[in-house]
Amino acid sequence: MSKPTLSKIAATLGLSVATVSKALKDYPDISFATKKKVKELAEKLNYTPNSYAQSLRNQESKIIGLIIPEIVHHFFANIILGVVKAAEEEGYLVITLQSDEKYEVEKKQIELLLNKNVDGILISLADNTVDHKHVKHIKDSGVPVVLYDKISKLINCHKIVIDDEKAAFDATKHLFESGCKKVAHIRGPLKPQTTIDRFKGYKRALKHFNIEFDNNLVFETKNLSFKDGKEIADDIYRNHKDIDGVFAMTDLLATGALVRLQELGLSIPEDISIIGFSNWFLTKITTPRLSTVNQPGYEMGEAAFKMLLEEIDDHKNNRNVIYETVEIPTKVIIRDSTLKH
Amino acid sequence: MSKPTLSKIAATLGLSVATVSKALKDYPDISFATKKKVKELAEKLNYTPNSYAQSLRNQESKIIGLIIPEIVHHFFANIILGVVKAAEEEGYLVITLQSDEKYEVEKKQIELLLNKNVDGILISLADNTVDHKHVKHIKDSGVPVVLYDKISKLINCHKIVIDDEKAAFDATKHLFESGCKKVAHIRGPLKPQTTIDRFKGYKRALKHFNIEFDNNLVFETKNLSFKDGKEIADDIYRNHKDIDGVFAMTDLLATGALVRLQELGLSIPEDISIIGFSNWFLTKITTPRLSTVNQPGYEMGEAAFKMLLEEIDDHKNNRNVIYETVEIPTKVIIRDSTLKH
DNA sequence: TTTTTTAACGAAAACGTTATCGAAAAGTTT
DNA sequence: AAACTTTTCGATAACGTTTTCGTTAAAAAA
Repeated sequence: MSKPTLSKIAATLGLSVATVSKALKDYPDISFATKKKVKELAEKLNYTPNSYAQSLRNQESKIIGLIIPEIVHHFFANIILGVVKAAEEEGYLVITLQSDEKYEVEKKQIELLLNKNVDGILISLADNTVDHKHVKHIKDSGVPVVLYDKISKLINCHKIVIDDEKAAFDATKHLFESGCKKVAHIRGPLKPQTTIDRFKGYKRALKHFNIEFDNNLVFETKNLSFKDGKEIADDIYRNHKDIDGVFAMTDLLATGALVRLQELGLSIPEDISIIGFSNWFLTKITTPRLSTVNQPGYEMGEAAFKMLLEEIDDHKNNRNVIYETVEIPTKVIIRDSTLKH
Repeated sequence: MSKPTLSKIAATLGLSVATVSKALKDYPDISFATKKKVKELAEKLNYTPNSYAQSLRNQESKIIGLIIPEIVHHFFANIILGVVKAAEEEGYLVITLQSDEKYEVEKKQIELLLNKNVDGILISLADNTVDHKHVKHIKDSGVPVVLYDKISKLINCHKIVIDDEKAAFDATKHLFESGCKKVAHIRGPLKPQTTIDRFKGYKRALKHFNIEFDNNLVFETKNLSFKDGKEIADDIYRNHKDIDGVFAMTDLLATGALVRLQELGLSIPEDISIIGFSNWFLTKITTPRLSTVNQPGYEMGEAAFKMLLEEIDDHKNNRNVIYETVEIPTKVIIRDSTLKH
């Protein structure tokens, strides 16, 4: 009834626990005959090693922790999937936790994972995270940690990111190249680095086309929400009739603007082109379908796990690691909300 | 440098490991003075118990497994969140795995979780899962298991579901009550029970209003996709001009139909009312906003964990359990794609 | 004083696995 | 026949925690 153990197998076979263990792991100092006996009985009893004992003995759990700002989010769900799949291939399982974009929660989740003695931690920083003691704490505990997406340049560890600045540059460039003359930018609040970098990319694209930067064409929102996108659209319609292109820092903002501008009687992309950011699922079902920048969540998750695994290995063989930052390439996805050229 | 253990604390304090352990757990047979000494040193050294050793000793990991058909899915992401949050409150962490809606993968994921000796498993059956040996196997291993959402009546265990039949009835009823005379149903393939039950609910609503069932008004799709929704809309427009209401078994199908019917020049809800199912995020950003049935993923996840925890407790105290099926209530959400009455 | 109770601690086993180091038996070489 | 290898296995310690059961010493009761 109860789970078979090495000692049970050993007892019924008249062998020692040590021999059974070694037989199952194909140690060279066990004869073929006993290996066969042991393996057959193990098979018959459906033996699987007790993972608690293995963890205790080997000082590793083959479990990693993953902290996500918001699980219910297309991009982050893709991250989870990428991490889980990559981990599974290497025999690791993933404990997922949500930080709610809050520093305090983030801290707590890190403690939970550390207390569970996970082999490593993957984390995307919450928007309102300012100091980095908690991440330091992970490193001080000797647990490998990799930052993905929302990182901090002040933390010395492996990082997986996209080049937000370049991606934004490409998106804005696409608007100009498809004929836009006056391109606005809908951006979010100052906090996450991504906002800043995408804003920078927008400005660099202006410079690239020798167009003077006009701060009146930059609309700042608090929430990156559908509603905020609609409100900005109202503002644009009333006060900036000459705008013929919009680069929104988020697909949701872009969708809000797209819907509202159409309600106001404008044609998209004929009157105004719109491009979003992230390639969320919803971009495929708007009318017209929304052009955007692909933010490869799955690939980022995959890459993040691979880097973490590398560091776990380095850590085990106490090699010292040189931290690197990996950029996952993005791509402008041209659909119907921007003109073709 | 290395992690503090009970024996280290014991050594520096001149006590035994047993005393230290008991002091930290406030055993009554330890004096207040030594308790204080021990706790202060533990605090100072930042002692946390080694979870591997705890698991081995207590035969429990405080980790549960969660198998999801598709992680990147609004409803299931909500399930994850509900489970993770509820688990966290009770000191449990969650390992999430995806079955890809495939029986073979599902089987494999179960084995992975079983080998990890999780304390319990939450699982929503894949669409193409037919036999239930693998779930039996969980029970035979003495591991509590709770089914959620896509369940099987043939398996004897706790279950968390919605009443798909009633929810569909309510949705269809709403269409008739808001003035529709000829209501079509877009349904999926036969496999998951949910499809069948929603279809039943549709038929019961017809009967409720003494309307004869007409199989020509039932449109079956293969994929539950946006594209399929559009194609059905084409069919409706060409061949069934008299249809003035549509109950789609999925928000995505409903959205596809909504978009296509508008492209064909129909007004929604004036010419045709549409109601979907699940209350996905996208229903809030369509034009007009889509009426739907709320499928409470978060609450289901929460409830599923609570049931699992109950069974884990029952199992520990070897009480025998009476399995129950909990229904989480759904609600019709009336937005703009159906007429108000 | 002797006996009994209570308070405070420790020894030891157990959870199941892994890996080192010996040891015995068999085989090989001088 | 003696000396040395090789083969094959087992005893044992270790990972860190928990809990039962003693044991000692002090306090209370006889």
